[in-house]
Amino acid sequence: MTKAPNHTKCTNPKWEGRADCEHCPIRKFDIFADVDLHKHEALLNRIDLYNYAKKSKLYVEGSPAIGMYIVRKGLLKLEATLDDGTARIVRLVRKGELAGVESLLNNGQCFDQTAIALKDTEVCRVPYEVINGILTSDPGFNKSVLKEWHQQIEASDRVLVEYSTGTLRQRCARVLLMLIDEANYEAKTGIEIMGTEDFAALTGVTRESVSRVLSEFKRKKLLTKDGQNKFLFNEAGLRSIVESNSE
Amino acid sequence: MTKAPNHTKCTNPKWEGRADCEHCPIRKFDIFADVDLHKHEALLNRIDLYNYAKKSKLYVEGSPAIGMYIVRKGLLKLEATLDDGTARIVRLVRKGELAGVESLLNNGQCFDQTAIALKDTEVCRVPYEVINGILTSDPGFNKSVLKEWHQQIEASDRVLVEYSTGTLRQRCARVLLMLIDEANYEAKTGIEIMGTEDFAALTGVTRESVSRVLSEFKRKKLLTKDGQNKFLFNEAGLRSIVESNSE
DNA sequence: CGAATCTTTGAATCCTCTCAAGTCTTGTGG
DNA sequence: CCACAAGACTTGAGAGGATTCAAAGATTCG
Repeated sequence: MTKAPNHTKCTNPKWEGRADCEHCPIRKFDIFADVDLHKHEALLNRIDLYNYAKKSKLYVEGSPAIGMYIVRKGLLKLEATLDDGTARIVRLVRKGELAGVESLLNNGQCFDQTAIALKDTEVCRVPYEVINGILTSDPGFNKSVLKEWHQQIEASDRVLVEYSTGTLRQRCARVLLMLIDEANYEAKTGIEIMGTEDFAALTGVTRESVSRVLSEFKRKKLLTKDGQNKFLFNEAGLRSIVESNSE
Repeated sequence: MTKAPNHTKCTNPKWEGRADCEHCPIRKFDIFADVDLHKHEALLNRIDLYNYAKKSKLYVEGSPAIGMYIVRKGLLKLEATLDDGTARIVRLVRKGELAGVESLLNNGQCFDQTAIALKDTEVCRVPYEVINGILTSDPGFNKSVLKEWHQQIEASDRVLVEYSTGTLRQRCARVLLMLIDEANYEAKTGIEIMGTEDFAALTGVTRESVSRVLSEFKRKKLLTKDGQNKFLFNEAGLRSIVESNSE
């Protein structure tokens, strides 16, 4: 309904320098886990580190896919714009995962979706030529690439099966549990939730319906306010929401 | 709710002989479009042609992924089983497309979903070693593989964006238009629709709701019965359903 | 032919949407 | 630094959809 002006420019990110793969804390979990850093030093030097503020766009659907992004910290959404102008989130990209894999297909490829940061997000920008270069000189790297693509398919399926199936209460609880999972990994006691609009685009309902469910969760003390958009959570309670009604 | 006994065995398909890639009418549209048939003759000889009757299972979620399937004729669904025993279709696999791509990851991989024929379906069964063999001796084949994986992601996104978004009327109309598209390609005047259960697993609603919408379409002459599960269609009318309410 | 399965339809209930107003936040300029 | 405007979130009420439970037609298959 609110016809969004979707072809706005991408926000300029903050450049944080060249990537330092050798000392990267998440490298062993990502696509470069098995590559020989010294052998490909020249190529890996072309990777830059950027910081995208919450709500800023990394790339826009239909623009030339000149490279892909590895999320080091934060959270991205990939959203498709529908014919009527509304958006639907088709995948979330978490730490260690990739956005814009379609850039690997060939040089003329365009991005399939628009990528937007849901939190302040740190990414490595990997030009097409880097992956392609490693691939040609190191055929075994192929397996790593496929593993990442497989992860993309799993992320898509998760949106469908977990966030778009069941009652709205269940879907919202599953989204929150995903955020809680991330927080637990980082030993944080609270989660930073996305706006109702994003919640809606992920679960396939209206903003108002999401707001009602989240209000209900707050009333039931499943969520407790702890700053702007920050909440303490009752993990067991949310888990029981997911399990209820499913028998 | 109806807890399906999901680990039933796969149906035995009808073996139709060795694949004859050289004379295959759809090869130029699939993963082998660019391979040198003579160079890889020994490997390609390991591909068998099978015919799976409607409703039969090609493979089951969690079983060892020893190879993948190319659809030559017909239609497959890939469905994930949810915690409560219900199924949700995460992808449809059409002519020229692949099922079971996860088998390429490594030898111990298991299938992520269960593959079932929605129509009588002819497939080529391609063992893991065939793709892997071509990949090692022919690095350029890599691009073809990625193209197929990209197609898988698109198919997943289509289920989410087209079949699980909008009013139920719109979703059902979009499923029908997809079937019509297939029929038009083959110059057929009618479509063979899937059962209400599958329609429901694809659109994320109940069987009854689907039945009501399809009955409405029949009353409005958007569909006209033409045999068992076969219907003549009013393409323009269905298209206007998709466009309605979306402004 | 008859049993099992699938589909259709009805009626009541529950859920989500829409429209609308009111509240809270955020960001900007004086 | 405050005030104001724009945007985001909450809440209510009524309408429209989808679900559930139930029962009656169709189909399919042995």
